[in-house]
Amino acid sequence: MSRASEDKDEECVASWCADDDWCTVTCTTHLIGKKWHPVIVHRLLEHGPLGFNALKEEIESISSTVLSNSLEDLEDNGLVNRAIVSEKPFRVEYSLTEQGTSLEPVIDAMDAWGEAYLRETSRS
Amino acid sequence: MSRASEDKDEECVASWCADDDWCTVTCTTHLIGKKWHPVIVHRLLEHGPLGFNALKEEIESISSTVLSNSLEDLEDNGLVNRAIVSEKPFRVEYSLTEQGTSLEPVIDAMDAWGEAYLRETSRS
DNA sequence: CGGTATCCTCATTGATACTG
DNA sequence: CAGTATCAATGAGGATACCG
Repeated sequence: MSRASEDKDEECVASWCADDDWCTVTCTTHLIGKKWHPVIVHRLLEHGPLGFNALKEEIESISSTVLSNSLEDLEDNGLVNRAIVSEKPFRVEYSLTEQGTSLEPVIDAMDAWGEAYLRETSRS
Repeated sequence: MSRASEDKDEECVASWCADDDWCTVTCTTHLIGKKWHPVIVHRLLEHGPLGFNALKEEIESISSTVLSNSLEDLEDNGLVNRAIVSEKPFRVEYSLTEQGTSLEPVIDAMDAWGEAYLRETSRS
C-alpha cells in the first residue's frame, strides 16, 4: 500500500490554492520544493530514463529511503513515470512525464541563477 | 545577536557545493527552497519595497516568527535588503537586492509552470 | 510598527538492516 | 537490482505572548 496514495493531493491542490495569483508559485513549491525534487528532475532531464540505483549514483549522498519517497511523491503528482522494463532481471526505469518535462524552464532558470550566484559570491 | 550571522554561509556555500554541475540547482534550492522564500521574493518583485507588516499582510497566513526568520535568511544570503527609513515612527523597508531581483526569471518560470499545472490537473 | 523569546508539534531526513 | 521497514535525529513551521 505504500506505492499507492492517489487520494492525498487531488483536493489538496484546491485546498491550499486560493484564487490569488501567488498560489501558482506556492503550487510549484509544494510540488517540487522538497530538498531533492529539483535535483531528481534535473538528473532525469539530463540523462533521460534511469534505474533506481543509477539515479541514486547520479545524485550521490541521497539515501535509498529518501530517493524512494521522493520518487513516489513525484509519481503521485504526475511528474515522473515508473516503468518496469524487465522482469527476469528485475529492472525499472524512471522517466519524466510530459508535465515533468515541462519543468525544464524552471530547472534551467534555477540552474542558471545558481551558477550566476556562485560566480558572484565566491569570486575571489 | 540574532540579526547578525555573517559567518554561517560564506564557507558553507563551498562545502555543500562540489564542482559538479548539479550543485547549481542544489545551490538555488538551498537559498530559496524554503517554504516561504519564493513567495516572499515574488511579493517583493510585484510590490517593490514593503514594511514588515505590509509584507505579512500580502503573504497572509505566515506568522511573524517565520517571516522574520525567512527575511533574515534572505538577508544573510544577499537577496533582500533591510533599510530603516524612519526612526521617529520606526519604519523599515524590505526590498530586493540586485541578486534578489535577478531571481525574477526563476520565480516567473515557477509562476507560469504552476499555472499550467493547475490548468492541466484541475480541468473539470 | 517591527519585531524577539519560548515552546511545541510535526515533517523531513537519514542510517541501518532486511526482502524478493 | 530495486526497493521497504524501523527507528532516531534534526529542523522547519507555527501559536502565543511580550518588548522597544
